[in-house]
Amino acid sequence: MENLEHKHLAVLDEATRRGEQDTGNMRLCFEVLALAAAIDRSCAARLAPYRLSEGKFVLLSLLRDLPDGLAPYELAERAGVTRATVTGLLDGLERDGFLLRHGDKDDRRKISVRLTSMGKAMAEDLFVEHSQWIGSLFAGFEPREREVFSGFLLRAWRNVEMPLDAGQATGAGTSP
Amino acid sequence: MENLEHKHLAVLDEATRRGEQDTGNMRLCFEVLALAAAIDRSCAARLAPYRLSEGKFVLLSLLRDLPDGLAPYELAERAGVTRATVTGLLDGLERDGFLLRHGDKDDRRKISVRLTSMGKAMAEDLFVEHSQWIGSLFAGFEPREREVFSGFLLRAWRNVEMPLDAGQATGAGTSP
DNA sequence: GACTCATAATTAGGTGCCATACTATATGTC
DNA sequence: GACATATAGTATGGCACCTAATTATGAGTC
Repeated sequence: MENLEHKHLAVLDEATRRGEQDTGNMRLCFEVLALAAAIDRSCAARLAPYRLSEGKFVLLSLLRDLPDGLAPYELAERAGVTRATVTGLLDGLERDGFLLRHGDKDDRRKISVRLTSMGKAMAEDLFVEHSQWIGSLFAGFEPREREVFSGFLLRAWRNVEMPLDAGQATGAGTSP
Repeated sequence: MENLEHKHLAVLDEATRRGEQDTGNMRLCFEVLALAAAIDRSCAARLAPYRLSEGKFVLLSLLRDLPDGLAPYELAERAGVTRATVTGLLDGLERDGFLLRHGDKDDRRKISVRLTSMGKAMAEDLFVEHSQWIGSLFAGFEPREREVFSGFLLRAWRNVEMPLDAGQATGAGTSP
């Protein structure tokens, strides 16, 4: 019960109270969400002292080892966010001295984002540290267990991304 | 590779490129995060037509079957968010006609939040539909598989919430 | 060169979360 | 009654995401 979020407990309690079937499935779903939320909170706590969010960290990672930098639209594509979001993140990273925007010599619409020395050092140190931390979250799993776990995640992911037709456990087969 | 987010792919590629051990653990972590993100997006898509977010839906769920309503601080506790957050969510829900704020007859600091008829109908319909949808995400899992899956999630959750001391795969044992 | 269409980056406004501070009120003590 | 402390709800500002619109520029056609 410890690895559930308050809000999910409330929903789960209510489903249980009304004699809902399949609270086991709901609970499993909430456990996945609770784990992801816990990872996000821990990640934020680890990055906060460096004045970084996960989104900013991703941009720093993308810019490492690229002396010519990247354009904001390329950063947006690789990070999977909109160009508007990248503009905001770059504002903060530039303000804090991690990178600079440079005009493109051929195309005045374009800019090239490059890390500063401080940005490079930060990106390097944090990449190593962050990677190790991420890896540590799943320490203690045997290769076979990881394989089974990953298979479960993929199956669930497919249920989310590609819900089946009427043969599924939903009522009216509603879609987004 | 399909059930990973762009940003995680970038980090994973980089870790692979530099001959990192344990990319299997990182990948597993990113798969959990990708599944949670997919669930969140699908949830948002399902609630959007009703002008609801997940946070608002949780408040509606909490207020169901409570003719006397709840105070905002109680909603905050049960939903696991701050009172400031609840104020904002209630603003939107009141604006859209789902609920009303009522002054407390004894304590002028307090208000009691109660659903309107429309809010009650919405909460009832959505609760059933949403519960079924959540349950459907883990359809097809045998009880034994769910048990194993849940065990994996709990183990990983413990790694996040209660990291071990030096015997862990992290470098300098940094803490938040 | 004028015009149309496309692209790059930014701006504006919205949302949901947060922390902090503020205002109003309640409670307890003297 | 004055005062100190605590509580309830809100206001303010920040952040990271979004969509849509705007501005500036580039490319292609005539």
